[in-house]
Amino acid sequence: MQFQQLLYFVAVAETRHFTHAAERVHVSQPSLSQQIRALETELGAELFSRARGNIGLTEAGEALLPLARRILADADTARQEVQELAQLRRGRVRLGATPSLCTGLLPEVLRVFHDRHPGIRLLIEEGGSHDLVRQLARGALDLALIVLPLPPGSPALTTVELLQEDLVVVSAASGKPPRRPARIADLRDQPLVMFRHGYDLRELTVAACRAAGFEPGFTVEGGEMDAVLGFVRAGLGVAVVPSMVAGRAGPGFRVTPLADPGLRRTIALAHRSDVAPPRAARELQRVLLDSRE
Amino acid sequence: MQFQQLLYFVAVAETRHFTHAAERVHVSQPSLSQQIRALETELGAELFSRARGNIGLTEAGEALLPLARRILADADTARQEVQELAQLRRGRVRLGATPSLCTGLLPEVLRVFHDRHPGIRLLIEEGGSHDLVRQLARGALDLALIVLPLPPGSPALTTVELLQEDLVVVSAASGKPPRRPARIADLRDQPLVMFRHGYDLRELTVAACRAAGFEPGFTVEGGEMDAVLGFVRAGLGVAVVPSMVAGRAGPGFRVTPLADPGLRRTIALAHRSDVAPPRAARELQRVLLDSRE
DNA sequence: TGATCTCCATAGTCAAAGCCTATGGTGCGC
DNA sequence: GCGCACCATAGGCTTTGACTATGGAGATCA
Repeated sequence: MQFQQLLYFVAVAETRHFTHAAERVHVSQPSLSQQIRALETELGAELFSRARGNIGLTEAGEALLPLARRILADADTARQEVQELAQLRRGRVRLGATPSLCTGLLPEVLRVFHDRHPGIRLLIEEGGSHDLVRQLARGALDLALIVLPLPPGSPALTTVELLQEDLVVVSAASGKPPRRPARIADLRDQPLVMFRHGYDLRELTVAACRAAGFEPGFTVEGGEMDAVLGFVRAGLGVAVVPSMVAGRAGPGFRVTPLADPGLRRTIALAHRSDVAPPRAARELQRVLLDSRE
Repeated sequence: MQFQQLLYFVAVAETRHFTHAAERVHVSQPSLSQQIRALETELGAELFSRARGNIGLTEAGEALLPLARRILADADTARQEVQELAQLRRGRVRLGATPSLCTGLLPEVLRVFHDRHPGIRLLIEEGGSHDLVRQLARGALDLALIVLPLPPGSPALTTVELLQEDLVVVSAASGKPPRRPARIADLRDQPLVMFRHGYDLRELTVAACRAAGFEPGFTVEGGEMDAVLGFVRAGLGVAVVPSMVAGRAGPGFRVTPLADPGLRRTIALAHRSDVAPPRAARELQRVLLDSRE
C-alpha cells in the first residue's frame, strides 16, 4: 500500500472515471490504472466495478474510502505540522538562565524574540549554572545562559561568551556611605546579605572574600534576588550584585563600584556539543548574540 | 512520504537506536538511515537528535510520531477490513426474488448460506421480474431470481436457469372438486383470485387464458401470495400458483395439476453481464445452484 | 594514550517499481 | 457499421530502495 495508490483510488472514487482521475492527479491514465490494479492485488479484492461508463465502488472500495481519506488527511497534517515547526511559526525553546540574568538581560531580548516569532513558546528555567549544565546534558534544556568557567566535570558543551558583568556593592541609601570605590577587603567588617545556595553570585562572592583572606559573615541568607535587594534597602546589610541589576534596582540604594581589579563574571551561552539545537533555539541564540551590539 | 518511512521512523522513535530499529523492521541499517534521512529532507526538518548513544526525538519528531502511528494503524485497519470482506467474514448480498420464490425456495437456501457465512448480511428485495431487472441494471441488486424469458428491452444480463416450476390450480378443499387434471379452459367459468400487478404469475396466467381464447374474470385481485391463498381457502375462487407453493400451503386446499402441456415457468439466476458480482454474491450464487441437486 | 568497540553515515551496485507512449479491445452512439 | 470514448496491456526508460562494504567519531578499557 502506498500513499499515491490511495490518492489515485480516492480520485477515481470521486470522479467515477479513470481518465478524469488521472488528469486530476497528474499522471497518465495507464499509470493510474496500473496502481489501482496493484492496490487491488495487494488487498486481495476488487475496489471498483468497471462497467462501461459507470465506474462504481465495490463493497471493499466503500470500506476503504473513508480510511484512505483519513490517511491522506493525516499525512497532510503531518507535513504541515512539521513545516510550521521548521518555519518558526510554532514551537518552543527551553532556555535556562541564572536568576540575575532573568531580571537583567532577558526581558528585553525575549520581547524582541517574541515580537519576531509570536508562535514560539518560551520556557524559562531559572537556576544556578551547575543545575543548568546538568539539565542541558539531560536534554531538558535547549540553551542556557551560564557563568563561565564551566563547573568541573561538565559534559561536552559549546559555549559562546556573551558579555562580561561587573559586580558592584549595593547598600541602603539611608545608611553610612561606604568607601568609593569599594574594595573586597571592606566587606570583612560589613554585614552581608547573601543569596541562597545555587546562585553563582554566592560562590563567587564567598570565593573572593576568601581570596582576600577572610570568611564573610551573613546577617541574612537565602532568598532570591528581589528579596536580597529588599533586605539591603531595609538596612540589614550590603550585597554584591551585577551592575546591571543594581542599576535597575530603583531608589533607596547606594551603588558602589569595586576598585580595580574588581569582580567580573563572564556570561556565556551554552548548548550541547553533540547535538545541534533545534531551529527555534538557534534563532533565539542569534537574537541573544545580536543583542550585544 | 512513504509508509515504510513512517514505519522506520516509529521503530527508531521507539527503540531510540538505528541499528536495533533496522533489525526490528527487517532491513539493513543503511537502508533505514537513508529512508529516515529522505523523510527528514522531504519534511524539511530533522526528526531525531543523533547524539552518540542517545538518539532522541526533536520537536518535529514529537509532532510527527502520533500521526505516524495513526496512519500506520489506519493502513492496517484498511487491509484487515478489505480482507474480511474478501474472505466472506463480513459483507452483504443484495438479492432480488419474486414473491413466490421468497416463500418457496429461498428460506432453506438462505439458511444454508447463513450457516456457512454468518457474517454476511442478506438483503432481500421482493418484486416482479420487471422491477428486479431494472434494479440489477442500476446496481441496486447483486443477484436476482427472475422468471424467464427476460422482459423485452432488458439490459445486458447473464442468466443461469435454476429450475422449472409447474403451475397448479388450488381451490378450497370444501368446494366442488374440479376436473382432474385441470385444463386452462376450465378456468373460463371459474372465479379467479388474482395477485396484484407486478407478480409474474399474474401476467403468465392471464396470457395463458387469452391463448385459450378467453379473458379471465377475477373475484378478488391484489394482495400478496399469503392473501391470495387465504381468499382461495375461504372459497372466493381458485388460483394458479407454483406447485412448490401449493405443496406447502397446508390443509384446507385442494391442489389440481394441469393437464399436458400444463403451465411451467423457468426460474433463472441473473446478474449484470458487464460487472462480475461481488465475492459474497458469487458464493450465494454457488449455493443456489448447488441447491438444485 | 592508544587499541578496540559500537554505531551511524557514506559509497557503490543492482533489482524492482513506477511512469511514460503506443496500442489493443470493447461497448455505445450517430 | 463506423467511429468514438474509455479502460487495459505492452514495452522501454528512469528512479528508487535495498544490499554489502567501508568510513569515521565517540566511548571504553588496558
